[in-house]
Amino acid sequence: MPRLWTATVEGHRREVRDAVLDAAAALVGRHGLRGVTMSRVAEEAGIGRATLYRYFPDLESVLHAWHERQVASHLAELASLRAGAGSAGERLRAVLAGYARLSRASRGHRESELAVRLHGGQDVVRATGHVHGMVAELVEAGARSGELRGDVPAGELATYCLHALAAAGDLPSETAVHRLVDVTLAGLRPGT
Amino acid sequence: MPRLWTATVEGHRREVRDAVLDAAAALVGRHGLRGVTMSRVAEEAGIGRATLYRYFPDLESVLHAWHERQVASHLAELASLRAGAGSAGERLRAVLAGYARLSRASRGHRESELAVRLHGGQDVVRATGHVHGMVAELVEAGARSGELRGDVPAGELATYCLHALAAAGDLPSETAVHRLVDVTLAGLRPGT
DNA sequence: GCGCGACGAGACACTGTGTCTCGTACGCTA
DNA sequence: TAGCGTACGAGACACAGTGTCTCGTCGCGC
Repeated sequence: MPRLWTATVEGHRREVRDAVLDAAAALVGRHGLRGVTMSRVAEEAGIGRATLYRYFPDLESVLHAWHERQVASHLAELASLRAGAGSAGERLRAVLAGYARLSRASRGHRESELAVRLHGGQDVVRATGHVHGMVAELVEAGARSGELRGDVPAGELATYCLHALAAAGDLPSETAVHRLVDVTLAGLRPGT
Repeated sequence: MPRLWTATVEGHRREVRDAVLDAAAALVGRHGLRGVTMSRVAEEAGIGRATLYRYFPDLESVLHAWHERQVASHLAELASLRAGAGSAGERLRAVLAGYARLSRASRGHRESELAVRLHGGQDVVRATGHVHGMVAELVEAGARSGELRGDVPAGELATYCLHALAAAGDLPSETAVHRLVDVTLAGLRPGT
């Protein structure tokens, strides 16, 4: 049984795959979601339409794969922030600030984000669930040390954090985002 | 020039229009967004396809109109809460609690919500902008009276509130939603 | 009752989908 | 370097849904 997937061929396939994802993202940004079709993606990526179908079964899969590529890098970045030094509260602030920055940076892709969320569903939930778990752990630790409130389940507080910080996408300046992180954290402090 | 739009004919048109919107909402809920087509909407509403095109130019318009109908009733409800008695802070709590409850109640329609947001764009922004203004006013008043923090622009705080309360859609119980409102409001209180 | 206009049904051209076949070009192996 | 195998591009195909149009029918309003 001859080895078909030699390094070179596989490398080629990765290049094509990346070109497809880039093409899809570019088309969404340029023509909006309605303007993206399998035909145009193939054309933009410089491959035949039939070839595109050998890589992805439908448009949803293309957008989904693109989204996964985005999320992977974001997750890695947040994980490194979580692993930093300091108390649970300090590391939580770092992670939340990072999440807010990422939310704001990718607000241009919000349209595609929504599109993926609409149909992709499952894996998106898994990815955001990963971030949610990360935040919930830090909140739990902060509550145990008394830095944060303990009268509300950590999971609920994590949900609150992620939604509140999504507001970063609507804010005009980075200083406003900084204030948003402060306000959000204020909601986590122990009551009077 | 004969009057064509007599009361009866106009009434009929409203009935048909409502039936179309109901049909669209039902189809989205039943088959998901991908399963909704102009053909199916017409069939579900019990009218001819060509007739449907006399009411709405495309599917986007149908979903958009449905969304507007929803938002109108929500806005009215929130406005009545704002007009209630009590201090700015108390009325703010009432409005935010109402918003959270509405967010949670319509989480089943979140898919359609996203769909409308994807393409409708303009009017959705206007509607949410209306709510945003309502909240911002109350926050501003609360800041003047010293009930709420004044170190962050009221508009930013309103943005924070609306996003944070959207988390209500992900919470399992009404008591959890109540806690969410408390946490969100905690973020608005004056700093130590 | 009669007329105007809305209606349902169906035909039509068009776009995009997903599958298939064919001949070609290129990388891998001998 | 020669061949073999595989992925590729191009194009044909049936199928879905769209948006427009026509035609015959039905019913409200004068």
